[in-house]
Amino acid sequence: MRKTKEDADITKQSILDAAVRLFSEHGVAKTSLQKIAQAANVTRGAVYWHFSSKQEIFEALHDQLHAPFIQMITDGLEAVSPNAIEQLQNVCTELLIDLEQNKTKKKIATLFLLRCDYSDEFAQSKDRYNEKKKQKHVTLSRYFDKAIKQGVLPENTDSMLLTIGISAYLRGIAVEYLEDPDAFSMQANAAKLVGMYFGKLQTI
Amino acid sequence: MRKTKEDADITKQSILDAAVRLFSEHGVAKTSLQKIAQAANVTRGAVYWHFSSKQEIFEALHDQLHAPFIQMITDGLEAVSPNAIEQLQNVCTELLIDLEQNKTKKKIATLFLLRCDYSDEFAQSKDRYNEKKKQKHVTLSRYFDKAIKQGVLPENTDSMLLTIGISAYLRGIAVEYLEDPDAFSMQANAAKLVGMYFGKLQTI
DNA sequence: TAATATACATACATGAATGTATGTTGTCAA
DNA sequence: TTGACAACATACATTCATGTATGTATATTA
Repeated sequence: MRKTKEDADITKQSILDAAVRLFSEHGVAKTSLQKIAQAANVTRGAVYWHFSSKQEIFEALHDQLHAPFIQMITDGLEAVSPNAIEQLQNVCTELLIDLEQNKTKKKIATLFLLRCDYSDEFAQSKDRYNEKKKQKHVTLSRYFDKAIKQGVLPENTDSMLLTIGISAYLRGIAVEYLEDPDAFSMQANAAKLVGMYFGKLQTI
Repeated sequence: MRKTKEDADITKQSILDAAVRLFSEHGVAKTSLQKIAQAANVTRGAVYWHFSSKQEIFEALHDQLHAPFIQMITDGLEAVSPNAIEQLQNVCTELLIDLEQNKTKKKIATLFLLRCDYSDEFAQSKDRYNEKKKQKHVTLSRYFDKAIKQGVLPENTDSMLLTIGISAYLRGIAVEYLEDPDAFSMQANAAKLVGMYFGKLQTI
């Protein structure tokens, strides 16, 4: 029965993989450790060996998946560019289109945007989540500041508000899309939607 | 024990009231019929008499609370005004500020935006929800058409995209606010946030 | 190579939630 | 005024999920 360390890691990962699938399909609350174990072809014993509870699985997934998701944004903003706003537009657009084309990311986004709530036991996860969100906001607002220095945005721009706005907008688009993927196509509309936010409303 | 019809209606409503509170505080999934009954000062027997399951309670709330919420938007758009866009901005702004000031609406919005997911048994509720959303979209896009006729928006405006955009934006702002109400004040920022979407980005 | 710890599987005990069945009492209609 | 039914309360049976305790075989280490 006893496996090597590598085997154990594979087991652990397969448990996490099963969890993502079940969480995003049936919701976090409705998914029991029993079902996760079954889907991963192990017993609950194995699950309890690697994780102490469902929350711990949830948090592991949060770290493994959600953080890189945020990272993707910040990474995109590292690259140098003469027009910061144009660059940001592209990053946002790609992010949204990716949501449609990358099945894995779609599942992850569905899980964290639609299939979980952070009340009760998950309140602690929420704190960590809010922390990451703050970091994201700081990064984004610095980016708007950069745009101001480049002269792409006017001096008196409220970068904090722009940050809140773009975060909300992207999240809203993602949520509305994931909730009903047939409602509209990202491939066809993401660029326009993003463009609209960036001040082109009147001229589209 | 047996009550009059009016008493029964009061009981039913108190069950619904308790459900809203518990759902929004602890999430739909984590709230048992037992706890709802307790909070409403009745037994599970009463709950099962009025509702056949938790889903039925959820759907009753959905009709009673979520629909009027959407209605509030469409109502606001009925009034005549020379500038449709300006009017829409006001409606959106008021909607957001209301979210901060009206505790009841705050609870309702929290419940339906953050504390439930529409997977599994609730999939049927989702269908009805999507249906209402489509109606809202139709109303909104007609409104943009009106703005185009008024000359407030250019002829070639894609009202469908604008509709998707504003829906997503409002929802995003609401969700981000409800998730962490201390992050920013609606009273102070709602008008600016809404204004940003309507093409004022460059000049704020 | 014996001892130990690892990586699980199995078994058990418990509690919570659900659904239903069956009581109980007051109300209203005939 | 009495019977039937409405509006519950109470009791019961069952399922399910959780957590823990224990077993077990195999790497790993001394």
